[in-house]
Order: sequence, then C-alpha cells, then structure tokens
Amino acid sequence: MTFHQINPNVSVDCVIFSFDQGALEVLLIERQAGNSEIKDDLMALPGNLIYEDETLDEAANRVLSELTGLTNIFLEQVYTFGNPNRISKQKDLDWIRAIRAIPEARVITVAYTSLVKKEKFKIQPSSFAKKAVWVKVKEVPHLAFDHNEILDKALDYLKHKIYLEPLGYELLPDKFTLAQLQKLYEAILEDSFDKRNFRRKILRTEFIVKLDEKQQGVAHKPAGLYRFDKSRFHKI
Amino acid sequence: MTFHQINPNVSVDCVIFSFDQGALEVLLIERQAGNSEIKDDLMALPGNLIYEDETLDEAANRVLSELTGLTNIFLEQVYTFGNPNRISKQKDLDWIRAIRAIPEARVITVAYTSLVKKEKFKIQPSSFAKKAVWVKVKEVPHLAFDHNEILDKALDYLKHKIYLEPLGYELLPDKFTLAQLQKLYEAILEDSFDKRNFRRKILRTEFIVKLDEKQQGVAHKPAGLYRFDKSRFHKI
DNA sequence: AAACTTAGTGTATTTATTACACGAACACCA
DNA sequence: TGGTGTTCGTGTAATAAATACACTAAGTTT
Repeated sequence: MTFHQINPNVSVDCVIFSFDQGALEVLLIERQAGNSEIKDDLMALPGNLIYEDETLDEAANRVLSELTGLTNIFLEQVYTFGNPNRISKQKDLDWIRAIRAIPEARVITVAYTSLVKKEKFKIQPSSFAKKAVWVKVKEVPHLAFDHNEILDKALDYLKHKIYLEPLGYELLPDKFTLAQLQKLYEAILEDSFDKRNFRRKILRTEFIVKLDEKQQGVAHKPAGLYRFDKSRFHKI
Repeated sequence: MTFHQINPNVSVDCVIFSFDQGALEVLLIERQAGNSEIKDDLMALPGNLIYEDETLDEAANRVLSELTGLTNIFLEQVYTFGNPNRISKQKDLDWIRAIRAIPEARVITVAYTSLVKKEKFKIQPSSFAKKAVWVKVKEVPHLAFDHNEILDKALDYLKHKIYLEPLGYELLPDKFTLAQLQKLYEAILEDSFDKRNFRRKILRTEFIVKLDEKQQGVAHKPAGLYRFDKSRFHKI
C-alpha cells in the first residue's frame, strides 16, 4: 500500500448508466460520513477528490471502484463543473466538514460517464458509501451537491453519443431482441419509433447480427435474438 | 481594484478561432515571464490560473480579456486536461518557475473555445503576453505545455458543432458570399463539396437570407451577398 | 380450441443526396 | 473597344433514406 497525496481542489464524479426492463438507470451511492455520527439522507453520484499522481481518467476509475466495486469500466469525460458555490446546501457542508481534510477548499469536479451491463457487475460499496444502488433515471431524487445537474449533462451527452456509436453494445445483454434495442433507443432519446422503420434502419447499419436462436419462456411468439458485431459498425 | 485569491491547481485555456481568406486561424500568445529575464520562444494558448471566487466560465473570459483584450466573447467549455505531467518540458518548467507563486503545484486546465470575427475585435495583449497573434491552424507550431493537444480537441469540437449550429454566423462578416461560407465549411470539416449541392443544402435550411447587394471590386462576376437570420435556424 | 400477446414483414410517397457542365457578369488589358 | 480571364449561378436525373401505415404468424394460457 502506497500513500497518495490528495489534491484538495479537484474531484471526479461518475455517472454510470445501465438499462433494465425498458428503463435507463443510474448508479447512486448513499453517502456516509466515515465513522462520524452524521446521518445523511442525500444520495450522490460516486465521486471523490483526485490524487496528485494520477490522471483524471485514472482517478475516475479508482474512485468508482472504491465506492461501488466496479472495475475496468471505460469512462469518458463529459464536462467540468466549477461553480464556486456548487457546495452550498447545509447537508453538503456538514458532510464535507465531517469527511474532508480541508473542508473549506473550493472543489471543481470533472464528470465522467459510462454504460454498463448491470448483470455483469456486482456492486460492492465500500469506504464511505453506505450502499450503492441502481435508480431509474426517471425516479432520481434530489441529489447531493450539483449532482442533478451533472446527471442531466451526462444524459445530454448520451443523446449525442447514440448517433455516433452502437451504444446498445454496452448496455444490453450479449444476446438481445430488436424490441429491447428499440426500447433502449427510445429511453435514451425520449422518443418513440415505428417498429418497421426502426428495424430497417438498424439492420441497414450491419453491426447487428441475427442469431439462430429465439427467446424462451415468453407467453407469445418468441422474438429472434441478435448480437452486436462492433467491427461492422459504420453509422446510424 | 479588489484582490482575488488564486487557485493554484486549476487553470483555463482559451482556443479562439477566426476565419480569414479561406483559412481557419487560432489566437496565440507569445508568453513573457513578467519582468523576469526569461526569454521564451514558445507560443501558447491564452490561459491562466483561476480565481477562487469566479466560475470557470468567468475565469475563461477574464483570462482571455487580460491576455488579448478580447471581451464579451461567448466561450464554451470543451474538455479538461489533467495529466499529472502535462507540464514537463524544460521551457515550460522554467516559465512556470518564473511566473507562478507555487510553481510546483499540479495544474489541471479547463479548455474553452469560441469563434470570433477577426475584424470586430482588436487584440491588445497585456500582462505577460508579449503579443497576441492570429496563426493559421495549418501552420501552428509546437506550442507550450499540452496546448497542441488542446487545440486538436477544440478542432474536433468545432467539427461536431458545425452540424448543430450555423457556425458561420460567428465567423463570417455580416454580409458574405456563399463561396465564403462554403470555404468555411470546407476548412472546418477538412473536406470539399460540390458547389451546387452545397448551395441547395445550405439554402434549404433557410437561416441564410439573400440581400439585394453584390460584391464589389472583384475582377470577375460579382457574387450576391447573404446574411444570417439566426431565428430561422433549424438544422443542416 | 379459443383467447391473448408480441413478433415479423412490404409498399408507396416524400425527401435528401449525389454526380455532373455551361453560359453570364464583371474587371482588366492590349 | 473587344477579347481574355475569372468566378458566379444554375438544373436534372438517379439513387438512397425517411416516413406513414396494418395484418398475419407463433407461441402461451385458460
């Protein structure tokens, strides 16, 4: 175990999305002020101050892993939030005072985002995260700090990104139906599409390959299963 | 004059683009270490540490104005660079040592960008910028710190942005020809287009209005002049 | 075997993209 | 003043993409 110097002015926050039963979800922690007596009922994005000897990308990975147990996630930078009074709610001030070595330091935070297949990662909260939970994006409560604003920015980022990349690859199980994929697009873009047109458009891109397998155990005509072939991606 | 506390860990850098004679240009400063003896031949993006009591956006505006005289520019955040050894060239270290109160502090920098009509702004370098100059993007030399990387990121940002907004508005004179506009698109996207198709596409968007005026003093058939009507913008 | 539920498919219309060439208008010069 | 040089401005045909729209098929449940 080596020691790391903490930079008191810069933090990272992670906005991790997942997709389950037709709804986008985000990973939140219920923060806990170490061994202090602070009882804190605000949820937050996993985030923390960076070390002096790591890059921002590394910090995001480390912090995410420390707070939620998720490792080897491909995180992308979204935006940096640096309002001097982004920490101003009393609950936030109390929490900062309980947990930080230099509680009065101004902190600017760099937001990162990623998409994970929920079932492939076991979340194991640790350190000051009381627990980590998946919350439907549509049901996210009022969060700590400016974390609602950060979440909104990450959602905007997703909307752009889905035009550039086959995002489903990161969010859906390895084998999926076109109906699932369509629901994913609809959830991210907050829109709805005609089934036939969606299929034609998606299959034209050729990064989706039909398998010789069907859904099982559903009380209706079973859907065919597909998988991604990322190498064939061109553009949606 | 009020005093401001400087945050030693966070800076902003500004990537200001302009367009002249068919080429994109970027605003650079030739930095000078205050009253020190340091002779420094690297050019840099205008940038500096932030104050504790200003937002990042405000810092970008202040720093740009202090170093180049440009004021009231609409700056947008692009990306944040936080590699722990982004300051490692000897020239950069020397310069930092000459100019900064805490030269050993790790600095992460938030990059901002904007587009300006060159002829509308007089650049007036001040403080430690020896002078500020417009340099063609294609002819930018090796810059201080990681500023070439920052410039590249801002260029990528522009490429995306031009699909979403009528960028010419910010870069061209109030009255312009369609050939100028086409050259602008070609410069930003590093591509070339068929004249007829470009015109059809651009005019279809309806945010460009034909004026009852022509170019003057050119040794060929004069082109019609157009202006932007931003209110009509929909999408390219 | 009837009812229920979701899967899977085709066509016609409109709109966008691409590829491509020549006469018109002006300044300049001989 | 007429000829040369230069950029301007325009149309059409072919292909590709987007949109709007409804019924039968294949399973499970009762």
